[in-house]
Amino acid sequence: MADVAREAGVSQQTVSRVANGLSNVNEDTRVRVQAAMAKLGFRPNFAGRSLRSGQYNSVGLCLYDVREFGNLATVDGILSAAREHGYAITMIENVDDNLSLKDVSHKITELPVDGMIISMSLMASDFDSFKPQPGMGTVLLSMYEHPCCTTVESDQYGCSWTVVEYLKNAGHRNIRFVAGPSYSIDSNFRQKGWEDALVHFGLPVVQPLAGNWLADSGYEIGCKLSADTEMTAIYSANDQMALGIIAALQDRGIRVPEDVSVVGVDDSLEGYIPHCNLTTIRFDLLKRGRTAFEHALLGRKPGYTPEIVRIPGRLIVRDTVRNLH
Amino acid sequence: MADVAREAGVSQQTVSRVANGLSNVNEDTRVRVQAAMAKLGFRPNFAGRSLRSGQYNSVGLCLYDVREFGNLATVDGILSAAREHGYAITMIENVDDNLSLKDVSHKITELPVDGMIISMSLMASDFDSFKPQPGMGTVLLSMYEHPCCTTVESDQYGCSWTVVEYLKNAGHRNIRFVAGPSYSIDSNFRQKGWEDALVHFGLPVVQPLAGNWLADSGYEIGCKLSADTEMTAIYSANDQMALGIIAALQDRGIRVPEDVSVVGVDDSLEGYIPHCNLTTIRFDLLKRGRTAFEHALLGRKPGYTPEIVRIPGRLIVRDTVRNLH
DNA sequence: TTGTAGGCGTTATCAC
DNA sequence: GTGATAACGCCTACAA
Repeated sequence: MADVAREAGVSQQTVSRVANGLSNVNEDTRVRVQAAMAKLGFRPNFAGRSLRSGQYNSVGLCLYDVREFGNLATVDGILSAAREHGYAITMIENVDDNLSLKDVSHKITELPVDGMIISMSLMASDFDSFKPQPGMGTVLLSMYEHPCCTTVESDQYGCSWTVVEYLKNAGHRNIRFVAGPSYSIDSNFRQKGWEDALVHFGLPVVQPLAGNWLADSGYEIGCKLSADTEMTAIYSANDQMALGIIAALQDRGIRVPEDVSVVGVDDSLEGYIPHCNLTTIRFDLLKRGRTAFEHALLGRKPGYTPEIVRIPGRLIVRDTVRNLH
Repeated sequence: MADVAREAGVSQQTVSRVANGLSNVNEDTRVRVQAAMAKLGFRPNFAGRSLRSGQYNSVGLCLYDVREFGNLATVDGILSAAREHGYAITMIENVDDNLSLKDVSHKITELPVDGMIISMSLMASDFDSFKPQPGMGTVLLSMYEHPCCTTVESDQYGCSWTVVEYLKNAGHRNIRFVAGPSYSIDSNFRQKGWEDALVHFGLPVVQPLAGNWLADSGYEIGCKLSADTEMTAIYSANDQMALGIIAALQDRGIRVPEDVSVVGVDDSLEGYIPHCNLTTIRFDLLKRGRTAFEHALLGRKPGYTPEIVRIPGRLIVRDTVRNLH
């Protein structure tokens, strides 16, 4: 900036005014300064600006696993909300299973950020006792509620109620659940929702089998389930396993949905397989990201009180459920 | 930092030494300072540090579309390389189709970054004339070569040679190609590679049909292709369309691979469908990201000369190709 | 309209 | 081993 000032024969302050588009600059001077800027390839220095303003215009993001379903679209939502606010996203990887929320939060605090969004797929050891950095809007992507931080998550519990109620209304009474891995928080909440809904509607609860999210594990479970002559519907904790289950049933001569209905979660197969006809739950993951970002910004303000945001899923009705009435 | 100094009864300089773990500090003093730090919740200020050092320890990233296949795993690779170097990633969204490389590069330069990685899915209008910011390692994720910037990309051209040569060796002569959308650079390079390889091996070239990457468009194309009695193999520009093609052929009584062999690209179906048996090309997308990051760092150094990095794909042999010999 | 002074938080350098 | 000083680039406040 000093160089530009010298080149244009003005003070640094005038250069600063031009750089920020302030109005109180003579038109001739402005042109001269802009010429000097262009000539020297001037770009305002981020550190100087931030040091002065105390702001970074960026929000930190730490995801436990970028590849996990849902995180991708969430990043998309965060980025788009950030762009609208003139913000960037500063991202770091968390590979350490044992890292506490405090550690992660400290790491992010050392980056140029005004707030942070943290997703920890496993339960952090210090989840409940964690205190966010003062003045830092801190948002957790989590189904667990937190005393001091806003938590945002797709409603992994409510989606099961939606499914069970839909199946019950279609006349189903024996509704099996196929779970994901036992360490998965999402799977656990989906299972709890299924169980609670069954109990609420007075339907029988049978201990669920668990897979590993992948289609092949769904196939294996489908083979086992095919022996069950009571069930009329299967609710799978994700779409991939649902696909495997359907294949296994069909290989055994059990028709879907004529003999058994199947419902998945995520709506992750569209475009991947031809004539995708799986009834499933779709979450608004863009909104998940956008909401998290908005709260990370709001959270800086003094009067802010943390919220619990659960973004509902929508049932996408396709052809894998039969109405028994 | 001044507060910590006062609390511990030492100078700021000593606090700085402790914060940076320098050795020339008395053990007693160190303990006292650390206690003060903990008490006041001291975190070093990013802006101050950067202003001093002229470094940010972050690399800028601008992807045209995070959701595009390959970008996700690439982000993963970039993040993991970044973490190993103690770097963060500063990300912005680019939604503007008409944005020039210069515009994007300027935007990123205003962020706290020491280098940048840019992916523009469409051809930038100023691609060839673009000059990177001096002192900024600038890496383009692109199949097009650039005079001044390192370009990194999965080898979208070579993968087709691999496929064609493999099919030729299995005795196939009539090998159709199914393209993606015409604006897709990846699809164009895959097609060019297929064509060049066919010509090289003296095999007949038939004008390819184009889909939209999705499985259903593959199904439609499969229906049309099923009329072709000459072909013994189909090479699809991605796996989803390949799946649609296979479904269409089978619906018409054409067996895969007994009657027609099918090969895809991306290896994107594993886990998504049960008993995935599609022969395909797998790219090392983590490496794509890691390499891009490494070069963005190296590119800052004065002696650095830009490189053209093409990361080869690997043929994943499964069951959808028949050996005609 | 333009210029000057000062300070944001950090650390390199030199003096003690 | 520790402290004082200055400087990184920018912008607010004030003076001219």
